[in-house]
Amino acid sequence: MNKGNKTQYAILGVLSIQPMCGYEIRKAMDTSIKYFWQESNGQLYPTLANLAKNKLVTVEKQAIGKKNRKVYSITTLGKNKLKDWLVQSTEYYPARNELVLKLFFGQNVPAKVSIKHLKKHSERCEAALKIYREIEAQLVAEIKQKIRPVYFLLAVKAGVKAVEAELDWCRESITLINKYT
Amino acid sequence: MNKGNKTQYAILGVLSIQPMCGYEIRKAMDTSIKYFWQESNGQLYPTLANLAKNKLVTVEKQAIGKKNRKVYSITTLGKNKLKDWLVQSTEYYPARNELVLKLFFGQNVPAKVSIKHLKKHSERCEAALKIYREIEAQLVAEIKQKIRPVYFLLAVKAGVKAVEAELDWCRESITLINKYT
DNA sequence: CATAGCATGTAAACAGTTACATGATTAT
DNA sequence: ATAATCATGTAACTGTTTACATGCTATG
Repeated sequence: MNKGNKTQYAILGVLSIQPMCGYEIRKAMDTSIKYFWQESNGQLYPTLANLAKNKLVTVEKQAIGKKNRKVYSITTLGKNKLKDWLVQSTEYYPARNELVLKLFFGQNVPAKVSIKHLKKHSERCEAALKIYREIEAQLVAEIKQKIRPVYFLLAVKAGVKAVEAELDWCRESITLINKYT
Repeated sequence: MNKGNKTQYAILGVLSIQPMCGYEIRKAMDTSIKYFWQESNGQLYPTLANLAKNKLVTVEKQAIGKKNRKVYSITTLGKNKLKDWLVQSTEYYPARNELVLKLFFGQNVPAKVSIKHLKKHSERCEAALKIYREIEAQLVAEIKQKIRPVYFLLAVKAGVKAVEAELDWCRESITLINKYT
């Protein structure tokens, strides 16, 4: 009961920003949040229905022509549930990392294989960093003008720092492999 | 077919170091590998049985008194399967991060809540860093004496770099919250 | 003699993705 | 016309954890 079903909190959190329909929640998650949280449709819609059943959100059906949207709004009950989760401290599980796992077993393949993985990962990190930096600059400007709360920036900065560290690690690792194989 | 069932590769990888029984694989995973890869018993034993069925490992039953161990060894077929996976490039999925998700929704709770989370996370990172640094020092010494291949060090360094970056992020984030709330 | 560690495993529940199904609307 | 986007959802599958079940052996 303490864990699991974090999907509901991710949804409640998104709805705490503004009321949205399922599709919009999906989009919101596929843009900003996707760098640190992902949900699939197969999770989203059933969870949304469940939240409504438990009165944590309300549903308002909007019919534009024959197009049917369901706009979800967070209720007071939902906000309290979200807050309860927000104040709870998180547990720290180091995440699975397939690249590190592969490198760990690197003695089974030629050194160039591991170096290739590291170079490819560097490229991915550079690309991600570029995107993060753009979002970061945008957010900094908006925070200074008091349009945005600072919290979105923290999330982006987490990405920036993580990717910078990975780039650093890739460079060092290539040097180490070249030195010790 | 391209993805999934990475458990088998983690096991094959561990067995590429030396033959072990299930319990020892478990222990090996619960020590070194756990920082970037975790497996539970519910995954380990059925996968091990499956690897044996597919001739990727062999089983040798050792009876010490009434205590029964099954010692698993990787076969040539298993080594090839492992190598095939090792040379394949990994996909880059940013991992889920509950702490960042919580901070992202920080405007729903007082600033001190988010700061508390960040301080607690700093402490966890400091503790992890201490452990990583000890392992790192040990490995560096062993690599210089050519006892160990360099690849274990890379994995530890990934942890060191990641945790250092998180510490940095925690410090900056606290400053930002204090400044902009 | 009790507890921790060695040793193997299973069943049920839960988490999560993928692929599919359906249909309207807008832009090219 | 047709492709992209809006919009909602389900079913089947896979992955993963948790909790349990069993029993031996060494140590304090």
